[in-house]
Amino acid sequence: MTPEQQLDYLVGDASEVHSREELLEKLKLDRPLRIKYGADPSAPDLHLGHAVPMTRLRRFQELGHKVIFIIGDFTGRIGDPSGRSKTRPMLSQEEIEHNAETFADQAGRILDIEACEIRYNSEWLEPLGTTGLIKLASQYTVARMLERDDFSKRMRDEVPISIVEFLYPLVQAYDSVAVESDVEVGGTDQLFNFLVGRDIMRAYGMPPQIAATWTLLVGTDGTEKMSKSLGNYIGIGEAPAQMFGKIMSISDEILPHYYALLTDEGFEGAATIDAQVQSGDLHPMDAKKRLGRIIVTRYHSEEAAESAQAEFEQVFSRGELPTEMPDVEVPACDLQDGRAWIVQLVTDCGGACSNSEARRLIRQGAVKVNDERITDEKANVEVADGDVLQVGKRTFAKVKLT
RNA sequence: GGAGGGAUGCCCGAGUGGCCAAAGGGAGCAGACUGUAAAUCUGCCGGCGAACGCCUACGGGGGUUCAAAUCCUCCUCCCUCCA
Repeated sequence: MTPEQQLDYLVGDASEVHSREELLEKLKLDRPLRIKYGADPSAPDLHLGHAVPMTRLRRFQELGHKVIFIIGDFTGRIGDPSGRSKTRPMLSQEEIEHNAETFADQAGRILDIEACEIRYNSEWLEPLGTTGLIKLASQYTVARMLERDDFSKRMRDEVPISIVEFLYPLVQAYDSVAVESDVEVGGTDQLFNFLVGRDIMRAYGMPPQIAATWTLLVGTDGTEKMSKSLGNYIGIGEAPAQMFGKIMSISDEILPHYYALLTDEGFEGAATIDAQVQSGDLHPMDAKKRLGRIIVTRYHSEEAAESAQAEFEQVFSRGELPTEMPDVEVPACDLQDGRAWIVQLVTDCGGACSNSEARRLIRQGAVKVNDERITDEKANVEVADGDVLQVGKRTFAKVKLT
C-alpha cells in the first residue's frame, strides 16, 4: 500500500482528522506509529460503541503500528469529587485492575491484544507531583478550556464544574506526552481533549499527535449515544440470541448508521442499503437480519449467528416457544393442591422485580401460563414440571418443581 | 468575607399546613396495531397486602401542630451577585 492508500484505509471513514496531511507525513516515516487509545477503567464492559474506534485500531495494527492502551487508573482513583458526574466514580485499585483485565479480555475479540502495549497512567502521573502538575496547568488557559462545548453549556446552565474537570483534559494530554503518542483515536466527543493533547505536546517540545475521531454510535434507543448507563447498549460479550434480538429492535432510521460504523461495508455500503430500502427493493427487516448476522458472526461465529436468527424467527415471527428457556424453581412445599400463586411465579422467574410490578403485569394481560392468559392477580394456577410461563413478549421460563 | 436564590419521585418540573404516594412532561413497562422497527392509541408507572389498610418518600437532624413537601430551627450541598 502506498502511504496515500494507507491513509485512506486508516482514516478514510473518520469524522475528523487533525490533520490528514500530518498523518500522511508520519506514515511516510516508515516506522511503526504509536497509536493511543484511552480505556475507561470504570466501564470495563465493552459494547458496540467501543467497537467503532477499536476496529479502526485494528486497522492500524494490521499495518504494523503499535496500539497503546492507557488505563486511567490514576484518574480513576481520584474520581469526580463533585459527585455529579456518574462517569467518574471513585475506584479502588483492585476494581481498576479487575476492570482492566475484563477490558483486555473483551478487547481481544477485536484486536491482537498481545501486540498492544498496556500502560497505567499512574506510572507517570504519580511521579509528576504537585510541581509537575502545576507546570502542566500553566500551559493552558481557562478561556481555552471553556471552548469545550460541554463546559460552556454547563457554565450557561449554571451547572457546576469542578476544577478537577479542567485538570482531566490536561492529564489526558500529558498521557500523550508520556507515551509519545503519534495518533490518538476515539469518539467525536474526545476531540477537544485530543486537541489539548496536541497543544501540550508542543509545549513539551514534542511533535503533536494526530487527532482522529469517529462518529459516536447511537444506542438502541436511536437518540442517545450508546452507553451502559443509559441502558441502550449492545454488549460485545452478550449471548448471540440477545445480540441478534437487540439489533432487530433498533429503529430503521439508524440502520444505515450501524452498517456504516459497524460493518466492513462502510459508508458506501450503508448508502447502497439505504437506497435499496428507500426504493422498496429491500425490506428493512431483511436488512436488519443481515446486519444481525454480520455482528453476531463477528463476535461469536457464523453458526451462532445462524441459530440466533432461527431462534428469533421461531419466537417472534412465528410466535413459537424458544428452544431453550431458564427454569423457575418452584419448591413443592410452596404448592397448595398443586397450585401456586401467579404473582409469586412471575416474580420468581424474573419477569418482575416486585410483587406490585407482577400484579401490574398480570392486570395488563402480559402474563401467560401454557399460552393461556392470566389476568386475575389472585389466581392460583395449577403447575406441573415443564409448564411454560411467559411474561411480556420476551421473558419465558419453564417451571421446575423442586 | 457579605447579600440573595435554591435542593421534590429514574430525569425535568409544579406544589407554601389537611383534598399529596405528590400536577404536568420525558424515560420506562404492558396491551392493541406491526416487521419484537418507527409512529399512533390505551393502560400502568414506591413497596407490602385478598382487602379496610399499612409502611417508606419531597437534601439531613431537631421542633411547632390533631395534621408538614409546605411553618420554625440547626446542618450539608449547589447557584448568582458584590468584595
